Amino acid sequence: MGVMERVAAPRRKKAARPIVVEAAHIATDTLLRGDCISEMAKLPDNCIDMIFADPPYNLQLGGDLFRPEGGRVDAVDNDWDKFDTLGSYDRFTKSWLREARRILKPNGSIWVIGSYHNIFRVGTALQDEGFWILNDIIWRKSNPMPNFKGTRFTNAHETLIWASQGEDAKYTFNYKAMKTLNDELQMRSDWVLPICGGQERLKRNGTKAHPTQKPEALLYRVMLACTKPGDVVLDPFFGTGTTGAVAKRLGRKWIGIEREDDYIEVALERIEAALPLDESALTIMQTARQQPKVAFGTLVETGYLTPGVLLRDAKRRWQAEVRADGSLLVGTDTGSIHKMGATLQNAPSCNGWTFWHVEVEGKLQPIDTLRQTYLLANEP
Amino acid sequence: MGVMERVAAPRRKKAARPIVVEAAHIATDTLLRGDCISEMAKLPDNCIDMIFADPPYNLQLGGDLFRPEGGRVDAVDNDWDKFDTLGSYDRFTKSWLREARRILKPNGSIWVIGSYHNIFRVGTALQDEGFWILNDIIWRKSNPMPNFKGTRFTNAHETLIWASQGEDAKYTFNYKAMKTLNDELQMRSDWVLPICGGQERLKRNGTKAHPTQKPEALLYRVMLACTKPGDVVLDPFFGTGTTGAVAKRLGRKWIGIEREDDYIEVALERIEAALPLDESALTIMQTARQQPKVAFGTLVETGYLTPGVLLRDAKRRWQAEVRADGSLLVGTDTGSIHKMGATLQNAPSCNGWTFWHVEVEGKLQPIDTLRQTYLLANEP
DNA sequence: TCCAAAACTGAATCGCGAT
DNA sequence: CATCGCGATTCAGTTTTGG
Repeated sequence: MGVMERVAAPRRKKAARPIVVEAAHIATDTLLRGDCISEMAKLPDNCIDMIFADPPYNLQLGGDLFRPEGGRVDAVDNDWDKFDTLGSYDRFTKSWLREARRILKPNGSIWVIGSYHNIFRVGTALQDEGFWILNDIIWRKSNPMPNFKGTRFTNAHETLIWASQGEDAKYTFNYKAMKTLNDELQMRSDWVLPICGGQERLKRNGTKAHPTQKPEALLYRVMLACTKPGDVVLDPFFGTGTTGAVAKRLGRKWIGIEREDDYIEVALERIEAALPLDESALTIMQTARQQPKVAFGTLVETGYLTPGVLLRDAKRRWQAEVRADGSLLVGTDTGSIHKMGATLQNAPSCNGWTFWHVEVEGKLQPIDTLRQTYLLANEP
Repeated sequence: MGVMERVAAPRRKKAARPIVVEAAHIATDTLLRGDCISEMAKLPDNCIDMIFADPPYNLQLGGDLFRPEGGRVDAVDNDWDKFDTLGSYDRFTKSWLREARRILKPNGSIWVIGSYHNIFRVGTALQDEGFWILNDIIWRKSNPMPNFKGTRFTNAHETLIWASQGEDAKYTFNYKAMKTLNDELQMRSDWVLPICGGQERLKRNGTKAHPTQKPEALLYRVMLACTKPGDVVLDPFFGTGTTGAVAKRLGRKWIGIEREDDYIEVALERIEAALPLDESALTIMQTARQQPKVAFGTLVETGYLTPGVLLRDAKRRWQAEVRADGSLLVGTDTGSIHKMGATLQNAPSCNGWTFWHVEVEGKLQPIDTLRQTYLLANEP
């Protein structure tokens, strides 16, 4: 099998799934003790909304099962050892990604974090398995460990990959919440966050409980961006349970998989102590897309606008008359608020809600404010 | 052939090389016209000190993309960026990397730049061919193009991989120069630099000469870090010759390979005109752009403020609840700290950092002090 | 000539639901 | 599955235009 076949891995097409996917009932807010691949294998198809994975880079932690049977070569030969290592790591990665893909809902998404040691293997495997990369995100550490020897650049970041089930798959992205979190600017692909230390860093007998504990702030942003309250989040490499703790805090359900008893003990204790936020604090800014739609005609029907009223653009270059059916009349031409705005500007499209204005006490006000007023008055 | 064989590509062992490598005499400061693989094939073994490569990214763009105000994005739609499958892109990548590895000196190093579309394929291929990754470097763009549709995170960075010939290979790294360039702090793996625009951006007949011209500041830092004066730098995807121009300015020799006549013409003219750097240009290249400020949401994510906490103004006239996304809730109205402060005071604008306070031991403290605390704890 | 406002630009995998 | 209509969506910076 060559490169072509490798890339031709079975790809999940939207149409190949049932239109209505009934989520199987699964136990949530629970930790599964065992190997991530065999534990994922026990879960039904399409039951997870988001996966967050922090896989090991070191094959001693996860790869023994994947070493070729009897293929042990001369240990003196470094090249063969490397060959063994990269190949094993790739097979390990593909195996757990394949299970992850099966249990992830069609509109779910996956996050994987890694460093330059493994992230290129992971990214390639994600693409080969049919996942569709949406962004790569750089976690820029504000206080990284210096490079003591001075032989390279200070390794001051880690990379996360965010991917959907496929090119045409939908996915959850709370755009407005991210924009709000970033002082009203679009959230970028580089995130500046401190490493996990101080009180947050879990200790056991005075030493770090886990070598690569991730900061809760990182999971907080991931989960706030890509899940809704009540969603099920799976972490197949649970470690000390940062994913579980943040999920509980943010009102998401969680499933963790971990096989080291020491980590499990610390994780359960930690999550037990985590305090969930109350509902009003969990509410996030919604995009206009997520709000109920109001047709322009509704404003006319309900008397917010009277047929015959004149609308104007912001610069008073054009005017249009509102008709009883919610269409606009410009000269002899008629159409929707959007179509007429586009036609007049000779543009491919136009948002009529912000283009057209109505005169109130001598001042022009976009008709979108009328819609907001209507929504406020008519929403539960 | 599976993953195992794929990884077993012929690899060059250090011991298989002569201890003393006599550099073959090659023509430098020259542009080779043609395909990068066949032109590299004409060069002798072990003749290049550093390779900088900016290969096609294999973007897979859909139809036209329009900006909110109506303009059309001038996308990369060149034939040189089109590949049929991931498999054919991988084969192309491995082919040019194999030649690159052959002509690179044992103690040379290679840089490759890419985005999430291709960089994981490139990184995997580098490792499979036997290169040893030293760092991945993040070019954080200070002025990236926004995500116009609000569907993902703003794609605000590109990734560079820096690799040596192997785990035990030596390589050039001018540690002190990098530290000096970075105000006596170790140079980190994330570099903030603006994209190439303004006067630097080369034009032909009023339009950009190349769709993906790289900024000279990026090459300046790469070359200053990893080459010595007189070293030979090869760029197999020369484009409009940024690598050549910077090499000339820094007293390095250069070889470029390019097959498009239009680019060649522009590149030669540009390099001809390139002068040794003057002080002002040096300052621009060395000065890191101002880091982004701390967003209010970051304080929420990192636990400096908990969602649900109440903020008050200095005179306790109003109060607001902090929500999970860093927005404030006052009555039924929501918005950023600045917007809500302005709304309540009926003012055109408001500095939320000084307007809002949090109660600590019975006393009100402006939230700006929390920001100061955060900065003190997390500055690099 | 100068200043302010408007227009333009950058490696982009950029909507969604009804018919 | 393609087509169509509704209507949501942008940041930092440079260059051009207009007064």
